[in-house]
Amino acid sequence: MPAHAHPPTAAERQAERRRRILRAGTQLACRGGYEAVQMREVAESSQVALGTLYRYFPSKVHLLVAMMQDQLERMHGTLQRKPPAGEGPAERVTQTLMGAFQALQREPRLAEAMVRALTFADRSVSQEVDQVTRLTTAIILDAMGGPEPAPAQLSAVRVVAHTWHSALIAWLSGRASIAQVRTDVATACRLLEPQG
Amino acid sequence: MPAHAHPPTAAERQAERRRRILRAGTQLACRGGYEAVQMREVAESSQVALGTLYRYFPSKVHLLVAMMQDQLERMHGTLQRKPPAGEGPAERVTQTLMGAFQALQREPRLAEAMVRALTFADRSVSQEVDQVTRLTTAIILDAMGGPEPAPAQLSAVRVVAHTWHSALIAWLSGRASIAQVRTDVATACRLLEPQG
DNA sequence: ATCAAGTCTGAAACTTGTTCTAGATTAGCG
DNA sequence: CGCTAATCTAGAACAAGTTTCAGACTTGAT
Repeated sequence: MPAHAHPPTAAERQAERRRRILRAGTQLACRGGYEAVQMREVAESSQVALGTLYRYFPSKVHLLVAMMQDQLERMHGTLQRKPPAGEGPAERVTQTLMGAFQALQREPRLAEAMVRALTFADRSVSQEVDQVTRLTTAIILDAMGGPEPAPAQLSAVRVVAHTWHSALIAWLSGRASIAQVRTDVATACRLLEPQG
Repeated sequence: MPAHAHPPTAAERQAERRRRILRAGTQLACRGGYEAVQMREVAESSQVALGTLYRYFPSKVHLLVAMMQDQLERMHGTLQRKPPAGEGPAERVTQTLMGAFQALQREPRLAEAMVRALTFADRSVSQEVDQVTRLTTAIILDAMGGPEPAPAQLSAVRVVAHTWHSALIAWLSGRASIAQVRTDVATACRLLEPQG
């Protein structure tokens, strides 16, 4: 601990608690996926009372969606530092998404937990889910690299995002192969080409 | 009851029970969506013991996915009797899917319940979910009307299905407008055009 | 007809997400 | 400092999905 350590303020301790909770949730998810993220365990593991956990995240789905936000923000930062090098927008986006896919493959149970929460979320989580959608869109737009996205392009971007999420779920449920995911993502990305 | 009524066989009574359960689940879902389909209520409402309900459908998700299968089969039959009249494959598929969408709009809570179950389903339901996927694919292929689907076309069909499901969820969660759903479905359907 | 196997029922028990309560601790403020 | 409001904790309580169990009823084969 640094020499200039000052007693942490309330806000700092709260931020620290939030981080601990997210980390505990992530660890549990890595081990056993969605069902292994049990609120009592998260609370105990992050050294926080159950009531406090529910003050920070009003439901299990809120927690898991927040975890996904976290991951996406990290990923977005990484991608901005080293943008994809590809021929056209379609290839760059395909590369980016398949890179993200590989990252998720390293912790498939974590991915399963987050994605299932995301699609299971009801209206009470729509704001947070929307934020995830915006992040995904931002990542795709960054990968495209174009100047302004025409409104028609935006629909194509949404189709790509839809496809990515859906293909991810199909893979996580064992209903689609990695090759199929790649094929489908690439197919959807064809819509991003200028003449498309 | 008909004059030639014979005492129903065991198999008939079982089929009857299954129908009663599906109907009860559907009614509850129409009223209050996913959360209103409570297994105890379904059991009581279909005059079946809770244990029996679980013998027929090993989980709530299984039940809801079976309800969706039922709906899709009905829809497929209807569509085969009056196929869509449109210019190209893209337009016909768009028409068909937006027609299905309008049908779902009439019972939005039922749609919400079924679709949420579908995307929340884990590996233990993958067989049933796969059947739903196949039905969706069959509906799209029928609407296209073409002779043989080239393997490249199959990926496009999957992208359309992905987009439809995903857009449906976004609409049900209040995160997308009907216009946006139509736009996105139409965009994805562009991949079905011969030159696409 | 009778026995074994499978099925249905009613009810209790168990699990896990969520809510509630009472008291302790802390933060901000006059 | 001393007060008030907010926060945190421990734990009980509640809700709904799921499992289990004992007993009654069918069914099918011998």
